[in-house]
Amino acid sequence: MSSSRSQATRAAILDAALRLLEGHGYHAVGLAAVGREAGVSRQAIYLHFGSKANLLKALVDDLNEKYVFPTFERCGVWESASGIDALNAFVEVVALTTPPILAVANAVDVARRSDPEAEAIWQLPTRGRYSDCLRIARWLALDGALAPDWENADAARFLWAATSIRVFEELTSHGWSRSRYTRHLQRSLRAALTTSPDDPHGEHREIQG
Amino acid sequence: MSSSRSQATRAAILDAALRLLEGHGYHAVGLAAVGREAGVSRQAIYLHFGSKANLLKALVDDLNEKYVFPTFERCGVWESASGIDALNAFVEVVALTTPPILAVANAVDVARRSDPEAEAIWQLPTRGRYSDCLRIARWLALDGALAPDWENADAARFLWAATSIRVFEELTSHGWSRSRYTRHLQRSLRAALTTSPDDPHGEHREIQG
DNA sequence: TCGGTTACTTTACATACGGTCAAGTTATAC
DNA sequence: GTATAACTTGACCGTATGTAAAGTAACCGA
Repeated sequence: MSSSRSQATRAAILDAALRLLEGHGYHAVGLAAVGREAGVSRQAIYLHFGSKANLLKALVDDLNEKYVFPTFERCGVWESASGIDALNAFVEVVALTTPPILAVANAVDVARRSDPEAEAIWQLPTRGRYSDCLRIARWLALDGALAPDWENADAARFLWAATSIRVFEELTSHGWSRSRYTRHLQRSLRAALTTSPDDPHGEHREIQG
Repeated sequence: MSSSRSQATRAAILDAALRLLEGHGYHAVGLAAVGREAGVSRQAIYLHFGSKANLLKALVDDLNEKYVFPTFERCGVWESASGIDALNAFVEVVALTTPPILAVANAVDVARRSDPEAEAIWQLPTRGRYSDCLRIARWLALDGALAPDWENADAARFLWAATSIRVFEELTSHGWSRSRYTRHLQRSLRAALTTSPDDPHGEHREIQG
């Protein structure tokens, strides 16, 4: 068990790194700057995290526990009454959780292009989200709501790409509010994936399996 | 007018840079490596391009003239018989032009997160593609084919995000062939944006306006 | 064929980065 | 009060972009 001093330093470093990453890109933020911002020496970062990639990993884990997992639970995606409801709830989760993790996710995404360690950090949440998408696609198929020309895996992949961090960023960084993102993406995904496209709020239908 | 020797060196550098970028990310490819691969000194690169960002810009221009512009012309997007046809042709263009430019586009996308010069390189083709999308959205509206809950600008932005390089990469790097990308994206965009979603090949309708 | 320009090489240097090491200092816990 | 954990300081390595200066080789026109 580490001391409270150690924990405070660790938190200060994570805070500083997050703040700097939100203002500049991954490669524009050096560990010297992180240390300065945190009021800590550069070496303290290595003592705590070992490497820049590892600091990034710690940030990801931190944000996941703070924002992503709780929101996912709170929105009750898997407690939905139908596949379409689950789809809507899933888009809602993406819209709620993406903003706070956006800077760090972008940092990992940039770093992974030239760093295998960062690629590994990227894969875990990415595969997790695909599993969620596949589960929703199967749910839609089970409901008989999946449009006929979709294989489960293809529908899942499409949903996965549409709910990616990058699409969110591209839409919301050009004037779209979070609610506009949610509304349009929910409706468009219903139109693309299901057989009941012109159904504004997604009529509830019973699960029959 | 520069000599043929100069042009050959320039081409060798561009070739080498493209080859290396296709294998490793932007920050993993140094100019020393590019020079080695091209059979020229590192300084020759600076004499020709001035900086790494400028080399990237030259690569972008090169690929645009070689692949993007000709394909756009050849597919005759703006000679389509209807907005829906134009939409289909546009997706076709994206599917055809993205693969050869993907590595360089990703390099620019990575670099722009920490380099204003790269951001400027990114903006030009990006804004151009948005203009295309807006034109298609207006065409759909003029045809009366745009689904009622879409503003022109919102539909354009949505189409723009859906046809981004990133979405293409995420879909095709997980087993989707180019034709599968084209087919699913055309159909999904018709379903999301237009009032005639279950129309497999996009029935031609006359332009009235 | 000569002379000058252009294209390129070589070497060196400046600054910054991630990462490592060793020695010193401060806080904390027992 | 002392031992130990936490952190600082300063030095060092290799590599990156970018700059500068001097040297060399090819080409081209008179």
